[in-house]
Amino acid sequence: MQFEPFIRKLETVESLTDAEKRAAIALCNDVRVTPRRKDIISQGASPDRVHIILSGWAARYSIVRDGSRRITAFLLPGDFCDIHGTVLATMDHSILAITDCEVAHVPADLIEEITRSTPVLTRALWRSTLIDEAILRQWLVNAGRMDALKTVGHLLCEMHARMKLIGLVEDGRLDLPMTQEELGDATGLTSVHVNRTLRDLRQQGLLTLGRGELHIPDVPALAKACEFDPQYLHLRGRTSQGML
Amino acid sequence: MQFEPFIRKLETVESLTDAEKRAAIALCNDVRVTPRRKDIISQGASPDRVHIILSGWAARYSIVRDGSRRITAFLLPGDFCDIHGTVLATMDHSILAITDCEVAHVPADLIEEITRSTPVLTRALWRSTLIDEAILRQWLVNAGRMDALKTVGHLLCEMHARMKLIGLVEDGRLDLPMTQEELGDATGLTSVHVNRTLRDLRQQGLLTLGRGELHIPDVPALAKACEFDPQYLHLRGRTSQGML
DNA sequence: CGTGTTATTGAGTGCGGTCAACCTAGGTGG
DNA sequence: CCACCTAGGTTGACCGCACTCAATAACACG
Repeated sequence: MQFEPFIRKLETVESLTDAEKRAAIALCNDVRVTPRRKDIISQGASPDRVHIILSGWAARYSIVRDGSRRITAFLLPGDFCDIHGTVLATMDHSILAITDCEVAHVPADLIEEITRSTPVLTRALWRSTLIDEAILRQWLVNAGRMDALKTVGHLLCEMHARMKLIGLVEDGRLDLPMTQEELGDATGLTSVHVNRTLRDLRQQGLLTLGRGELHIPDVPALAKACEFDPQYLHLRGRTSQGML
Repeated sequence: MQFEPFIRKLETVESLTDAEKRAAIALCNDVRVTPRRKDIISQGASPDRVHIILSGWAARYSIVRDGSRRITAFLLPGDFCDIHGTVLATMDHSILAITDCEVAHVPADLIEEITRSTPVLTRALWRSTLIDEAILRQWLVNAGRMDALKTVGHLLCEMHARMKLIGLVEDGRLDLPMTQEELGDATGLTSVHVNRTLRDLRQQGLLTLGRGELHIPDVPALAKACEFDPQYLHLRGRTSQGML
């Protein structure tokens, strides 16, 4: 069902009663589809609503003057796109649909209302914002202080962990629909070097990636090779072991 | 007066009445000094209080396994260190005093209480968290898609803008007490290359940096050279011009 | 079956890293 | 007041990881 990942995501952040779950789902009256390669929201916009990904993959990105792009986050089902735009005046970056995405459009005042009436959801919002920030910090560490192999492997471990949280991993396999160019923009590498790096990881037997599917046969092995420690994801009540 | 930068910082985020200012200052009953090179709070801690920098410079950092360090943020007077630690269970990074710092230790429940009684301050907290996140995103863009000269120059423009906000810039001059090693850890470069980069910037007449003082004779010139656009700092009611 | 997009591989280059030496300022103790 | 010490800044020589440019292969989709 289309709200399943959204609820699972919220539950990884705060435990919810059935009433609270219903309140969360009630936010999603207005669901629209953004097709692949279109912006869900663009830089400079001043949205009066919040977007929640219900299905599909999206990415935050900024364009620099020479035309190159930097992806600063991947958004999965259940993720909030842009509380920024409502609390701050304007979006300082854009959000792109990597696949076709079902997106809930939630009026900002509805968010305000529900946070007043349901403190748990306020707390959930806080927590997921802070976790997003922690992920951002980790990306910064990877970009500045790790080589290409570890950076790429680390990112794939992270996607595995986050997809597992929302129930979208089966037996080490998960959808990973982005191009190598997009992986490059997310790691600060070029698509050419991402390709070589993936070849090395494949040759070491650590993973296979093709046709939009990632397979990690031995997650702890990859995690070890890439110094992946899921602590920064702040998984509630799960041992790190469980995620590896 | 020691609360001056703190209040100025809050006012750059939300406009406050005198009563609200007094409420904010009332948080700072317990002020302690953390000496240079000591952690204000360390990774793994589960603090029951929030730390606010009142004077001095601090830095968020993480250590990677090979021993190298990555600085993910600089904290100036008025900045909150660690709402993370209270909302999430534990700190996933540490905070270092770069100079001797006066730090307010605020019990977490006092924060919760004041956010309930003074919604403006809740909003101010939200906004400054989201601005911190925006700065983080910008650093990620710089690290992945800009050369050393622009990265370093951009960082110095940012520090100039943030110091100006809290009234600590005079005539293009400001204290910048960190070592080149620390600048390197913040930009993903080595101290050696930071040194060369600063030499280049100096030779181009864009800035001078020595003995803990940065001087930018022509801020718009440096901003242009480094593609610095302060939009991501979300300065309220100031033209970008005013900050350049 | 043709066309545009994405993946793959090779050859050559350059930015920033590494290693190492030396300089300078400021602090300390005799 | 000077001799010493140390942290930090400066510079040079060399190296290597990732980038660039370019050509080809493999898909995906009409």
